[in-house]
Amino acid sequence: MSKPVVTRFAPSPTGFLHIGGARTALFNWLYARGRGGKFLLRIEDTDRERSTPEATAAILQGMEWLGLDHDGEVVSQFDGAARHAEVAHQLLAEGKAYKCFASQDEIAAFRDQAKAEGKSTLYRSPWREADEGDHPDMPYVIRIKAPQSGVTTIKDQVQGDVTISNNQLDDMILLRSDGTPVYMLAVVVDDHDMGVTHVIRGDDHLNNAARQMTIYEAMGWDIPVWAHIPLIHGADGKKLSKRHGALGAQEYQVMGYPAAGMRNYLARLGWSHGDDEFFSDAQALEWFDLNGIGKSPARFDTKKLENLSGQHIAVSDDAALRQEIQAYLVAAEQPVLNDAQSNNLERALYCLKERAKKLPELLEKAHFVLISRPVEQDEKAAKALASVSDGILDELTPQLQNASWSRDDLEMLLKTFAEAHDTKFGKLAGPLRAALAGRAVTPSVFDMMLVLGRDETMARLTDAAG
RNA sequence: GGCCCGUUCGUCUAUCGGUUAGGACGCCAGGUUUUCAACCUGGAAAGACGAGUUCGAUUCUCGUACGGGCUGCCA
Repeated sequence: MSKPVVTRFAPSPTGFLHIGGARTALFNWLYARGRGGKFLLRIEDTDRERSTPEATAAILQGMEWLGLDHDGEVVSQFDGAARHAEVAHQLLAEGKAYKCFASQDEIAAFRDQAKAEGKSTLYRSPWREADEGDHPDMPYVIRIKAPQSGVTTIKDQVQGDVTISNNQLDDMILLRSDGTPVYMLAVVVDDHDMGVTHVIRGDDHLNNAARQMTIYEAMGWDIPVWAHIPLIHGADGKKLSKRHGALGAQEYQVMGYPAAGMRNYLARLGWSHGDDEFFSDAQALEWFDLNGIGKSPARFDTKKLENLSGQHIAVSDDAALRQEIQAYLVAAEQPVLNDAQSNNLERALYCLKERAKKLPELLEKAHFVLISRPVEQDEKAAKALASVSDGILDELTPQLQNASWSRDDLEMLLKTFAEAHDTKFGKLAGPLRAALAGRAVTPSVFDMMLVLGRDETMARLTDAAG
């Protein structure tokens, strides 16, 4: 029996949840949830300068929209500072770490010189082997004693075995001179304390893993399973970042993509399960595995997102879709639908959801059922309406009075009516569409009649003929 | 500079030494059609480059090029 899986998403709250972070969170969520494990959320807020509560809120909101629910409380890394320091001091006491009194200026000067001479900028502290008696009364940082020979191999589930010479490792700082812990220490302690078994994160951390392993080893802790996933690049192939066209997850909600479509697209970006492209959450949960993750960076492709988005809208449950549309309107800062509109919308969803790629598009096509008489014509509709004489609509309306209100019968009736007037239904469709919806882009005329009902249909036609 | 990672159609990807290199999105052509969407048929489109290993390389190894990452008292 293997240990239950525990994964975590650990964003730093320095901005919104961008699309790359969202995918990392998704992968962690899928991996844990797909095997009955736990998915934890930890905010890496040890950088007090750059962390903001607004960013934390934005990240939480983004995750909520994507439906990535986490187990337990949100952990603040900063809150664990005392524990992190405790570990640093334990290492110090065990001789696995040491006090370094080199000043930042001193180190910076060393680096500048090394760089100028084209030499390694790896800083070797002279205090590593210093005698305690020689310690000055000055502020110091605590550095770990990293191994200086041999190699460290990161057994990565995505990248394979990555071996790094230990002489590339520096004695990284554990505790700053003000006594606060540094990220590299904090992640390791937190991941260990939280029982994280699988670390799935961006491959910008791949090299860090080697450094972090020295802490695991010094503490005698089990090393988690590593999975460093490639970053997402922008459409131009450049790294996607907050400064480079990366949008927050929430912006995609505002644009009207359904969360399910977003999850599907993001899951498929950098991960594959054979040729499966369009799948449900249940399938993703069942299929997701580390060995399906690709090693090269992927680019974000809006067209494909739209396609998947449309497919998900099409198969959405009506009631759920109705809810999601309201949530979308809130996110987009638009007025939500009142109960009557929302009810009508749900009744019309059957003929709406297969023709929209995004929620606003669906709403636009739902216009006919959201408005009440008199129907205002937009420019194109007005034109279509003008192309037919009022007489025809006047003539049609009475025939609807006793018509059987089913799709087939209405279709029959209108085709026959068109023929009787020496025209084709196609000629009639435009004006009818305009009369019923006031728009040129709508669901089928028959579906609109069905959804609107006989009375409303006749009233709108009469208005238009009027 | 040093170290690490990556490279299959425009894009996302399949392939785990032997395939006419498959699928999807997008694109082009045609069809259907009641607008939009959808749908049907067909088409163009890829193994970065160079060596090596092998009977045989997209697949394994090395080199080059290009891209990315790390190299902080940031995360």
